[in-house]
Amino acid sequence: MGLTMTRAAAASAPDFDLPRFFPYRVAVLAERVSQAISQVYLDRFDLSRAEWRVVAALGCNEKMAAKDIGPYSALDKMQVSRAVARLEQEGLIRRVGDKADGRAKIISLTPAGRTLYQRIVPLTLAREAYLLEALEPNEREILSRAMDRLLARAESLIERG
Amino acid sequence: MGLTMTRAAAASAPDFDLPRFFPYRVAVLAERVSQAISQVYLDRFDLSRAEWRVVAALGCNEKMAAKDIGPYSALDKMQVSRAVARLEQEGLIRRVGDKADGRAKIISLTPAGRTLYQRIVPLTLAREAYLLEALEPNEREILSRAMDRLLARAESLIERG
DNA sequence: TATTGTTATACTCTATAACTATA
DNA sequence: TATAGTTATAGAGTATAACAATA
Repeated sequence: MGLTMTRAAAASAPDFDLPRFFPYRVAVLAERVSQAISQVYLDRFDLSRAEWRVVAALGCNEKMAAKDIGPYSALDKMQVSRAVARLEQEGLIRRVGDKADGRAKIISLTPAGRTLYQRIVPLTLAREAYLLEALEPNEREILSRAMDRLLARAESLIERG
Repeated sequence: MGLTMTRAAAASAPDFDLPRFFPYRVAVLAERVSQAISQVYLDRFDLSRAEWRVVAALGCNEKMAAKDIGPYSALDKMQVSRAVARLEQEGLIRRVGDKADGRAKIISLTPAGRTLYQRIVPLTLAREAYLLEALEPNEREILSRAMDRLLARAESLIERG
C-alpha cells in the first residue's frame, strides 16, 4: 500500500505505483466483493444492487419513508425511487401514504418481499463469513475501525473539493 | 462489521444489518474514496477513471502492450481500447506496432502525457496520504494484508459461482 | 420557500459478441 | 485454432434538473 510514502524521488519521478495505490486497491477489492455478492442477489434473484439494498434496508427496518432509505443504504433519491418502483411492480414492497406527512410514503416489504429477503440473507452472510475467515478476530476489528476512519476522511476530502 | 456472526436468530430473522455488512461497507468506502480521488483526475484534468488508470500504468511502466495494461490496471480489454483511443486523440499517448508481434501495439506516454501524469500523481498521493493518516503504521500493515487476503477470497468466490 | 418524491433527458458505462489481422 | 485488438450494439446505470404535491 503506498503506505510508506517514501518520496525518494522528486516531482519528476514521484514514488507512485498503481498496484499499491490505496484508492486503486480499495476500488478493485470492492468491485470483486460486489461481484461475489451479486452472484446471489442478481444472478439468482434478479435484483439490481440498488433493489437489493432497498430490500435489505426494509428487511432490517420494517417500515421506512423513501427519504430515510437513501441515507441508510447509500443510494440517492432517484436510485431509491426507481428501485422502489420496480420492487412494487414485482410485488415485493408496498407503499402507503403517511398520514403525518402527505408528501411521504411509508414503504414496507410484502410477505413475498420478506420471504425473498429471508432467502437471500443467509446466502450473503455465508459469503461474507467466507471472506472474513481470512482474518483473525483482532484483524477484523482493526479493519472495521480503519474502514470507519477512512470513510470519514474520504468524505471530508469530498466536501472540501 | 457483521464480524461477530452471532446467528442468535434462525432463518426467520437472521442477524443481518446492512450498515455492518462488510460487502456494503467496502462498496461505500470505495465509492467515497473514488469520488475523493476523481476530483483530481476527472474534475481538474478531465480523465475518466479508465483513462487515469491507463495513464498511471504507463507512468509506472514506460512501454506496455494493451494486453498487459488490462491485468495491470484491472480493466478489461474494451475499457483499455476505448481509453487508449481517447488518450491518443488527446495526444497523451502514442502507439507503435510491435515488430516482434504484428498484432500487438506498444503504447507509451507522449511528453504531454508524462507531464500530465507528473501533475496528477502528487495530488493523488497527497490525498492518499491524508486518508492513511487516519491509521497507525501497524494498522496500515494489517489493512494491507487484509485487503490482499479478502481480494483472493472474493476472487475464489467469483470463480466457483 | 423548502421538502418529498417522480419524471425527463442525456450521458456514461457495461456486457456480449462479432469482427480483423496476425500467429 | 488461438490471440491482440477494434468495433457494434444494446442494456444498465448515472447525473442534472425540471416538476407536482405538500409542508
